[in-house]
Amino acid sequence: MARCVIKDIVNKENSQVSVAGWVHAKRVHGKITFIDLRDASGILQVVFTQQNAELFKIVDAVRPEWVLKISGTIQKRPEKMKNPEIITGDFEMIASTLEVISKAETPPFPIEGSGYDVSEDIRWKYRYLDMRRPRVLEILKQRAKVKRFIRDYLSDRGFLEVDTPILTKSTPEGARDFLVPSRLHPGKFYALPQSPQQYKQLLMVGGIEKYFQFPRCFRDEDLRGDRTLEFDQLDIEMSFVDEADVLKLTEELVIEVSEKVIGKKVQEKPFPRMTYQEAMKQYQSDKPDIRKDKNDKNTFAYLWVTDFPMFEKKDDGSVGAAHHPFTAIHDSDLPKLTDSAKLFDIRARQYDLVLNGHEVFGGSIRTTNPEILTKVFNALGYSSEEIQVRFHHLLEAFSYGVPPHGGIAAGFDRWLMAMLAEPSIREVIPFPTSGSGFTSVMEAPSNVDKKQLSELHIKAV
RNA sequence: GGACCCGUAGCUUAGUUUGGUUAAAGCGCCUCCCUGUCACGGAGGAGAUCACCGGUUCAAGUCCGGCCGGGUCCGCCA
Repeated sequence: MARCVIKDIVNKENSQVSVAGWVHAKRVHGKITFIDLRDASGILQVVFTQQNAELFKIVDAVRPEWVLKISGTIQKRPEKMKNPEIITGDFEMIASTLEVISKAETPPFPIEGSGYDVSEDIRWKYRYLDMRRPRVLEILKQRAKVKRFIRDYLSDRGFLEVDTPILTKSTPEGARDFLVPSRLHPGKFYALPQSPQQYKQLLMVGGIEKYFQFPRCFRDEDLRGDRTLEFDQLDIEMSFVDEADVLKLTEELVIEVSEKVIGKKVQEKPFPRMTYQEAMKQYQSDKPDIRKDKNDKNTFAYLWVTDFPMFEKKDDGSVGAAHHPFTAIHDSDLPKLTDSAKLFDIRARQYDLVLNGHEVFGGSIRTTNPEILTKVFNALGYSSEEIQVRFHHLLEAFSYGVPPHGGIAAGFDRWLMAMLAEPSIREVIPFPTSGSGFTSVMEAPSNVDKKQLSELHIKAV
């Protein structure tokens, strides 16, 4: 008999069906035994009685987390015995046959419950067991649902989903790169992308006009509750736009996701906006939490923060880019570019979207004018040689006809964490890494064969 | 790179302040009883090199040093 997924048994009253899944719980009452069988769609109570003595003997040996195939008749439960906690709670199966597909060791931690009280190292080591708990499965479902919605939403509006490389070029400015040694080119390295920033700008030169992607990004920096080594972005770039266009698109998308997909309320629409200056003055933060009720998990407080400073003073006193050098600056601040006393007053056309105090999106209009770019590079102290080495590919591309463009990117995992009110980014990542950077289940980084090292022209330590 | 907290049975924790016989509990696990439970219930039982290495001491889960692992924060994250 073909397998019926558990949530569909509600339409199978009085018919004979077959279900398969894991033993979620077993309750033995002498002459009657209940098994809660769990599959990806839900949980079903299966009843075994002594009327089928042979089957009753078989079920005696069954333990939690065994994989079973059970067939039987779906019946409506007596009124007093319904269970509103599960989707099949008005029904139960009277078992007629049982096949043990796979026995199971006792799990190292309870599958039942939220799992928040189990230490993370053991949850990630056995993440494949941890995700059997309905709470984690629900997060994975929500993650997929949001991604799918955004894909459809942007595709329907003429955006092209384009994949950019994972093996790319090191960019020493910014976060520390993950490096990949080249076998074919001794002593040279690829880097994993920190973001597809330059590629998406090249796509604009390439005439794509409206681009999006969910790129995997990598940053070799210390981890935090809302930061991890690899993460997904929602990356968007558009040609022939200004701030208003990017903010409008983002805001409409974010409202749809928050209200329609996640099903929560948005505190204020349209999203309030404040400049970086105002945020710092009023909240001493560039990502203020403006929730009226911080205990209300059903309302999202989004806030645009705009006009970030273009430059910042680094520890050694030198001038650094607060974001990246291709961020455009306000026209009225252009004269300050050549006045070193006023550099730190220059406002970038940079905007962040803040949700409940988390920076969830960030973007800007880009500078495409070579004269202004040169002045920005000069302000950052780059020599002409450095400019050529680091950015020639983008500058050369711009020389072949570049549309004005701008865009935005979300830290997708962090946004999801904030929307689902999860306590850490690791809860919304299928296979998260620990705080010291060990991966789930597989426990990388690990040692490798000497042969592998020598092929990569690396000496063993 | 720095600060703080944590590591005791499969899981979650108590015990560490003030060193002292056989390390305690709940859940889980095993055995038995139980026909309507749904985290079923009842009775009994097994289960711990107290993360690891070293030091102090007659004696260390407890004090000291180191180290590994987990968490939070600062630095860092253009």
